[in-house]
Amino acid sequence: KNAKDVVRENEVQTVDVVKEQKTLVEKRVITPGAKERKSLLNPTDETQVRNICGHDMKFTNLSKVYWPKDNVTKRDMLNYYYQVAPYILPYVKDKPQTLNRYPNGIEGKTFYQKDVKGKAPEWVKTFPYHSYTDGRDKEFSVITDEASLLYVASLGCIEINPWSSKTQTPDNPDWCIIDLDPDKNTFEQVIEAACLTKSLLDAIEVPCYCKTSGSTGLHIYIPFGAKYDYEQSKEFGRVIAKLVHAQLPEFTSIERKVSDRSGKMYIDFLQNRPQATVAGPYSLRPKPGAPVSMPLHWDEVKPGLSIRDFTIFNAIDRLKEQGDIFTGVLGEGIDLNETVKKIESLFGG
DNA sequence: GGGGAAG
DNA sequence: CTTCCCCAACGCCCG
DNA sequence: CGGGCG
Ligand SMILES: [Mn+2]
Ligand SMILES: [Mn+2]
Repeated sequence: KNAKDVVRENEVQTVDVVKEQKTLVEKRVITPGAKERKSLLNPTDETQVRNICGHDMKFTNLSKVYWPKDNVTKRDMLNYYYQVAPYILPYVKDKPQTLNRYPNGIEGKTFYQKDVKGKAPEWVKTFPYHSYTDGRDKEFSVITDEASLLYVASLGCIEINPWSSKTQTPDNPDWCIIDLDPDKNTFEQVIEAACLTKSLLDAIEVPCYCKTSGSTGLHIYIPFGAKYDYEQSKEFGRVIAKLVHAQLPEFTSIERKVSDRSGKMYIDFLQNRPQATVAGPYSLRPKPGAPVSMPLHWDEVKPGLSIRDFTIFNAIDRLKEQGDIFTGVLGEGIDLNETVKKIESLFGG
């Protein structure tokens, strides 16, 4: 049996299963605290102080234009993260952050910051680590609530880049990420690769959820429920990436070196390593249009889908209509032993 | 973006 | 008080 | 070891 046929057969089965479940499962998820939030910052004052979670927080440079082509300011960005906080927090709460800072907007100089030791307010939780680069003990910042989310945003972090694991179980990711990074590809090819990944995972009865990256690609998340370590997540990602690549060799690649990819889409599974990150769900991106990494229904992942359709201007409206459709990634993790057995029986290991 | 030194 | 300057990642992988 | 990579 070749892998494609196996996927086809199982596609039919799983489609039926999903249809039956749909009427039961399609209840809209209620996100606590998300109803009718007022705006956090007024449209005029350049500096404003707000008490959030008991902390007096000062927000500065609020009229600084972060997205010049779209005339979106730092104030707009902070108001967005305030509004989206109830939706984004379940995915970032208690996760150490890689800060990707744009203090002068998306066209200004940018830098990464991991260590916030002695720099963040004392109420911002941190996670200690040792840097082998310079032999010093340092601390990641951790988002724990609305205040710490807004704190990192106020530093110019347009993107929210959380670890896949929480401080409680730092070695055990909540999910495995398949990151589709197109190069000289059409977006239809990205969609095709995502749908093939979905079919393949359906065939081995592994749940998966898709979102736009907000940039050019798509992210597929598989719930791991902190049951395994990063090495296991990465190796599972590698197996899936190889299977997808084997079926779409014409336009995908799993080569790490860019020049070895010859313009093909990179199926990036290496973000499933300790401390590696991608922009989380509902994160803004430092790109023209002020796009948002937006969770999708699988039936939206088809030609016609456009990443630029999901932006700071409409993300909250979509959330109010649809609710949070990404909660599945927070569900119970897959059974890796069972899954590996299914892969072996269907695809010959 | 923020802190500290210099002007 | 304003202006200037400086600082703000990391670890794996491969040749 | 240095450079590429995301
Ligand atoms: Mn990507
Ligand atoms: Mn990537």
